Formats: sequence, structure tokens, C-alpha cells
Amino acid sequence: MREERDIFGKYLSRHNLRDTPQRELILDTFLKREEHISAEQLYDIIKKRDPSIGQATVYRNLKLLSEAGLAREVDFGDGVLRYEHNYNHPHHDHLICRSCGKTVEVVDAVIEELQKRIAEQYGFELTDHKMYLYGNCGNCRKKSK
Amino acid sequence: MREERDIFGKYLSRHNLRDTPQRELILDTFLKREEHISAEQLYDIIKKRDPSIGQATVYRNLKLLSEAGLAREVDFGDGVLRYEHNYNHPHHDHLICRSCGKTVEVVDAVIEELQKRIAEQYGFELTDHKMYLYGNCGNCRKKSK
DNA sequence: ATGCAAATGATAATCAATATCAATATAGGT
DNA sequence: ACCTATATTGATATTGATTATCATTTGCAT
Repeated sequence: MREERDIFGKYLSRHNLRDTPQRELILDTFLKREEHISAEQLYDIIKKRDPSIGQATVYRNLKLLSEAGLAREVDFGDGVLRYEHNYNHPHHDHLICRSCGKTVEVVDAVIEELQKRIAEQYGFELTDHKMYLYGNCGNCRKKSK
Repeated sequence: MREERDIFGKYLSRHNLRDTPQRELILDTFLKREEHISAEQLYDIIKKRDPSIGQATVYRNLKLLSEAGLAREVDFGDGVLRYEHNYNHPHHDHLICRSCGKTVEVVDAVIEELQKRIAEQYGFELTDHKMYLYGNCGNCRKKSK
């Protein structure tokens, strides 16, 4: 948390950007939450602490946190962009329940390696990827029986 | 092509839906194109044959084609939903060039198997997945040198 | 303290996609 | 062929997430 603040502070000064109370509030609130969060959701939470904050500011600064390497955008395909922690939070993919929305973070070294190989096969240099596994979680399967 | 028309026709009558010239035109035009296409792009093409067609009709019927199993939605994450053939066109994933947008369809049986296994590990029953590999294709890499 | 560029907040604008709704067209029965 | 019920269409308005605009405020280097 202190580290993240440092990184952000350095990113700001290195890019001639300014340190504002709104930015600090957004960073802190974002860091306190562990799950993926949308700009809208974060805005709702932040409004309680500072009712005068504008939602455009939240949108803007989540983008900024991504550029600074502290957040990462996640697109589950439901039309809403979410953000997750990027610092000390290595790459992973997502397993998502189609009926309750529960998500699990997963990684598989073999898959990662195969992806790289596939790309090379077609002359591509792989930069990144998105993999979303959709299904029904144990709970939901029980309920529907 | 005849087969697809048959399937569509049967789907329509089975669901108490009607056979309209617009639907036929949309299906035919969609089938003629091999690449992924957005509703907007398809609309632009179709307008040339039938300038009186409404774009809502194109949107509506691409959704319908998906439900009938003839099309499949693809979301590359750029905010536009695209459609690709689904009949006689088995599941595959996509390799996408970040700089020119070129796409290649890929499949890897091992990855597919691993995905299923990961899901099971977490008590999920896998229904489907999305995997997009992003990188730079051979051509673009040459150019940037 | 001062000045300038960056940031904010309110609001309007985008953009893809969907909803609404009156007018039209289709399919099945007569 | 004609009716009729209802699906479909096309035009348009609306939505919902996100971004752009812009006047005002603010951070910060000098």
C-alpha cells in the first residue's frame, strides 16, 4: 500500500502530473478492494467519502492507474470494464460462473507456453492474451437440481 | 448455403417466426462473407442491394442467426460485436495483430483439454470459453524495423 | 506570492446496441 | 383468393458505458 503510493507518486512527477486529494482517494479506495471493480462501482463507494467528486474523475484516474501499472483492465464481455490490482498481482485468467457471476483467478503454465508457441507458428510475436472460461459453479449446479 | 437456408427455414417455422425477404437477404449476405463482420458493416453492404432496409433489422437478425446456430458472436474487446459463421465452422480461437488487426483462427486440442480440467478443479462445469491471443504479425514486425 | 499548466466537476456528446411503436406483411385457416 | 391474428419492419427514441468539452479551480515550480 505504501509501495503503491510511492509508485504512483513517482509516476505522477515523472509525467508532470499533479498529486490531488481526489487521486489519492481513488488510489486508496481501489487498493482496499480485492475483487474486480468497475468505475461505476468505485464511484459509488468514493462518493460516500467525498460527495463532491465527479464520476468523470473516477473514470479518468482508473485509466491513469492502469497506465501507471497499478491497475489492469478486465473485460468479461458484459459491456462493463472492470479493474483489478496489477502490482504484486501477476497475470492470471478468469473462470466465471454464467449464473451467479462468481469469478476465480486461474493460471496454467502449460497453456501459457502453448499460446506462445501457437503465435510463433503463425509468425506472430505474442504480447498478451485474454482467456475467459465460462461455466457453472458448484453452488449453482446444486441449486438448479 | 442451401443447407444453411434449410436450417434457418426450419428454425423459423419451429419458432413461429416468419420468412421475410429482409431475413433472406441478411442470411445470404452474411454467408457470402468469410471474415468476421459487425452489424454495422453488414448493414452497409446490404443497403446497396436494398436501400430501404433498416439497420435495426440487421442487428435483430444477426442475433437471430446466432440463436439459430448459423452465426456466432465474437468480441475482440474493441467495443464492437462481430459475427462469424457457425455452421460447419467448428470452434476456434483468435490470434489478432495489435497493429494491423489481421486475425488468424487457431485451435489447440491440448489447451481445450486443459481448460476443461482447470474448470473441474474449481468445481465448475465448463460451457464455453473465449481466448484471444494478441501480438504483432510478421508483416508488421518487418515494417517497424 | 505569482503564473501557468494540469485537474476537476458538470454537462454534453459518442457510439453501439436495444426498445418503442405505428404501419406493413406473412402464414394459416376459410 | 380473402381474412385475420400476429410477427416484422423501419424510423426513431432511448439506454448505458464511456469520453470529450470547457469554465473554474488547484497544484507546484519559480
